[in-house]
Amino acid sequence: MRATIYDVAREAGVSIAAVSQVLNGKGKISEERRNEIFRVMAKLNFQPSVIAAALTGKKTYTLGLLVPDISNPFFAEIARAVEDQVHGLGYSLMICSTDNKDDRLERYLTLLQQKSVDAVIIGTGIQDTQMLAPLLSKGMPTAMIARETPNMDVTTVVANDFAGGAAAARHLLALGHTHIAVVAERSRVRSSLERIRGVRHTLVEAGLSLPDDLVKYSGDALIKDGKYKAMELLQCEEAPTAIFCCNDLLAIGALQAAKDLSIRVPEDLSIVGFDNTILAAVADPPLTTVAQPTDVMCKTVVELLMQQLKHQSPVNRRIVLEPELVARQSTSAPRASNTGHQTT
Amino acid sequence: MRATIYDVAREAGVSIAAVSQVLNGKGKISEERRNEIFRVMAKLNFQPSVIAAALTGKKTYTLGLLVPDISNPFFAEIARAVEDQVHGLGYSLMICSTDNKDDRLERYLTLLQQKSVDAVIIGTGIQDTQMLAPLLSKGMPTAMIARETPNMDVTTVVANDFAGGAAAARHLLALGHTHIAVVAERSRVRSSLERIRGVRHTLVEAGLSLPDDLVKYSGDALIKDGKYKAMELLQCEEAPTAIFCCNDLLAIGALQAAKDLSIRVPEDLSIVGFDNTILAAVADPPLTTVAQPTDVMCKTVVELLMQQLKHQSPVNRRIVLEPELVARQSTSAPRASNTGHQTT
DNA sequence: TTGAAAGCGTTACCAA
DNA sequence: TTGGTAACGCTTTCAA
Repeated sequence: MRATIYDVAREAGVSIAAVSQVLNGKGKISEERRNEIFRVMAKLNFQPSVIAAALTGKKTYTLGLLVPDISNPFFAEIARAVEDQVHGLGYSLMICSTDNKDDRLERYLTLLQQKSVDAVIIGTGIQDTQMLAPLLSKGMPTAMIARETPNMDVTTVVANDFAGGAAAARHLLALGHTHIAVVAERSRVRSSLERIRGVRHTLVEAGLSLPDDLVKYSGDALIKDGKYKAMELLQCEEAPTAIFCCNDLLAIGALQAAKDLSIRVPEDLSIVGFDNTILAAVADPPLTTVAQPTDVMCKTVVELLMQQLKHQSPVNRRIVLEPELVARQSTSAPRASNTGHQTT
Repeated sequence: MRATIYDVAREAGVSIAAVSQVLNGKGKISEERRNEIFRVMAKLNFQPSVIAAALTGKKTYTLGLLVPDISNPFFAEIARAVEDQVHGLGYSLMICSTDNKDDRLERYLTLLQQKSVDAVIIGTGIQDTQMLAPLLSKGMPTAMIARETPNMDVTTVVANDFAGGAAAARHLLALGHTHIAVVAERSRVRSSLERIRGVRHTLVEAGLSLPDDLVKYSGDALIKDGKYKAMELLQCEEAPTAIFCCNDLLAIGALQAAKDLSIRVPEDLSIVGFDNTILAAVADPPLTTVAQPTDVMCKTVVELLMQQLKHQSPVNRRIVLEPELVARQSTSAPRASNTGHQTT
């Protein structure tokens, strides 16, 4: 069994209160007593129980981090950034993959509450506005990152998805594309919707349009679905000369679709991704994509959350950071009068 | 404040013992009382505190998962597989990135103990054999995955790294390569060492050799260092015609090095990775790599650990699964009498 | 400067 | 069947 403060107290011939004080650097304990207690703690390999401390009102030093899928490099990178941000403060992360499913989200949310995490960082979309109510009403410090829920009064740090989509569209427009399609995540993912809105807005401003049948929504298997949806797009009568994908995984799928159909990228088809994950840099050809300032975003949520933990009062700020287009080699000017690549 | 069993008991006009029993489905409670209690729990939105329960000897339903870096797709994929494996059982994962640093490992190990996790899964190398002693001696169920520590009596599930390295070497040999080099992780990473041993063994068996100066060890920035080390290799007098990289990230770096030096892959240089992460499939050209059976591995550790949790006694089995070479397009026969590609 | 004792939210044992 | 109550390991008054 693990040693407790009782063991330490007995061994050191003092009361448990003394041990507790030494542990927390509080109260006044004489030098010698303090040293003696430290000695015994080391000797017994005493590890104070965070559990027991938490029960008395102290923190658990554990944060919940909810993402759609930790194996998606974008979220893995976010997780790492958040981890690095809080590790020095003694916090650990409980990472939960929701698959964008409300039931999984709910399950994890109650689990995290029952496990008394100090705060929750949510990087996954939320459909049901009421989902967070239980958390918030109990005063759980909560913040959203990279995703947001409208009409929810909760601290939020996001990239400007609309602007990101618009930047992608402008890039494509500048290259001369006029026939642009979109592959998005399931239509419930708001950030995807915002990105599409950005694209559409920009196209309309340029006198073009983005008809609904040129927007395809994928399921959960991002790469595979991205490929499948891109195929649909590329095999129709009036195939687009450029596809904007709402994340890098989908873009990778589109890349594969093009390869399978012997459509050259970027000569015959331009593809733009989103997130600027490592995949974008590694893909063939390297993917033009929209980068979110993930490091700043992570740093910011953690700061906001820590404030909230300290002041006990919700901060509820909404911070929007600007994304940036990273041009690589998956985009170029369309070939002259290129109306499509039917591959019967 | 959150509702407690006291609140529920008072509201339902029963004792806390009754509430506790209902909560755990134990003891004998009359139907009506039980239903009434359930009603009150729902009404109060009562969430039992795992913390408090843990203090009385029950489990925390939390597992620690230690990996070198959660943003490395290989480990992110492992994390996801483990998560899926345990989620149904009510467990959450505390994920910790060690960067292969012993001090970070140690820090996290004591943190996890203090937070009373039920078990620890270690997917990161351990240099100091004594590092796990405190854990093990306190009876913490522990298992290693994808990494191992020799002379440590602890449950282990690994891929046969030696065989993996050998498979890579045989593949290269079969293609006709005779001048093969290696880029490895820092020399402290045992699995890397085993893979190299496999390569060397196979080369020697074929009448060739793997001189030490053809084995380069990277630092922590895997891709960048992989690139840098590959450059060193490629720019020397007798550049190799093939490079085996101890993981996909390093291989990606090697790919970049080749690109920078205008060396064509696979025509002028073959590259083999390890892990078969998503990066390998996405790279340009797609990477020939050695796949570990990660899903089976994860499933197995979890089963072993759950046994250990149930029977209270360490299982300490060592399970070795066979890896498999996945041939893609980063390897081919060397060009005839190709002795090197000086790029002075 | 030190110690005794009252919680914190559960569980589990023992009476009733 | 039920309820009272002593743990569990720690923090935090409050006295001494």
